[in-house]
Amino acid sequence: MSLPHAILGILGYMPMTGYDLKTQAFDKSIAHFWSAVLPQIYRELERIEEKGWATSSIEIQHDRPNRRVYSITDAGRAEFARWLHEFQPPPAHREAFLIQLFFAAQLRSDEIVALLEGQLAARQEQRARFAALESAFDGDHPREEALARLTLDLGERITETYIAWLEDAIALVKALPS
Amino acid sequence: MSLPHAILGILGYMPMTGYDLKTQAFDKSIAHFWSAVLPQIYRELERIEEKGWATSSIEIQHDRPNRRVYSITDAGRAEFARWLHEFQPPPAHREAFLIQLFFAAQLRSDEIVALLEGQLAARQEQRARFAALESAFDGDHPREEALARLTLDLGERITETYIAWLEDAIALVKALPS
DNA sequence: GTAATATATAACCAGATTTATATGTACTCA
DNA sequence: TGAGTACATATAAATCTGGTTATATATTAC
Repeated sequence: MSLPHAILGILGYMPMTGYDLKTQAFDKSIAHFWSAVLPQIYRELERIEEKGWATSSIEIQHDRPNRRVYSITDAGRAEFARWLHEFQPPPAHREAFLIQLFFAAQLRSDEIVALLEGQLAARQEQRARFAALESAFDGDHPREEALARLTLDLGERITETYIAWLEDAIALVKALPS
Repeated sequence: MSLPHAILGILGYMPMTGYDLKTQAFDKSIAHFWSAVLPQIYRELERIEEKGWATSSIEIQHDRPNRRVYSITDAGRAEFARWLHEFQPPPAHREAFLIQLFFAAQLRSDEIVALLEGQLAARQEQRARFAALESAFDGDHPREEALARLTLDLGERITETYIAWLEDAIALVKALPS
């Protein structure tokens, strides 16, 4: 329900191919709150075109395969503007590791600690990835930049919350009577 | 991939019907980290039985419709124990509201603030729901209880993180030049 | 010659959600 | 008394969304 609008949001800035959307937009700026794989993006672009929210044209290239470039239409802009005001309910939290933890009483404490440490390592990597993104701001569009920074900031805060919780959880489980 | 294991985890404590799983387990203790709707649970129970991880039998009732009660098998316990040690990668963060915020530069600041306030209200309700759950601990199984509390605690911390971030974001957007 | 990069798409599968349907009891409101 | 509604219980069908795998072509780099 939101992927088409993420795509419209990007096309609002400039026309793009599916490949560009994936490599330049999804994998770079917005991966931390919405990800999509290539076939998904291409399929969605077809649907967007069917609905008249974008048009596409082939751009001939001689050094590389031809590209199909999508441009947003007025109808697409209108749809996006409408959607921008719609309330989006917070997504359900669904995390397999928490099922494990919830039912981990049958494990020895050191096994539970191992689970927690695996998660801690993953979250620390995530923190490092956020730190690497930090630098990529151009400074030319302060309003856009402030909002982009906000979404990044949330991702970082959540990651820190996980790390602190995992550290506390490890200490707690170590102190648990078996 | 995890729903069957959540079900096995519950059946490990006692035999249950699909309806019980939904109303007693999913909607109560574990809704804050894994949710499922009724048809999904019934379908999954069929698959679990096909794989030999549980058996079912009809329990005749006279005041209400008959119930199909599922019991975990040794193979089911073995599968669950095996799965308990498997690393579960953190799920991708996918939140429609963050797409809105990221692309909200075209909105007036007061419109952005309205979006943020909608999310704030939703997260405050979530906090209230967590507070209501707090009390439901029996105290008979300290190990199980400690782990259940841990999962609840994470949910609460994440909710607080959102609330603090939303409050900061509102202040920031209000101060933004248009 | 092999790998990597750029580009596009088809086919399929898995998981989650919505909607509908069925049946029996109990309760409520007019 | 009868009509509607809620609760307990189970399942089917359809749909949507996301993800995996494979395939195809062209160029450049190693």
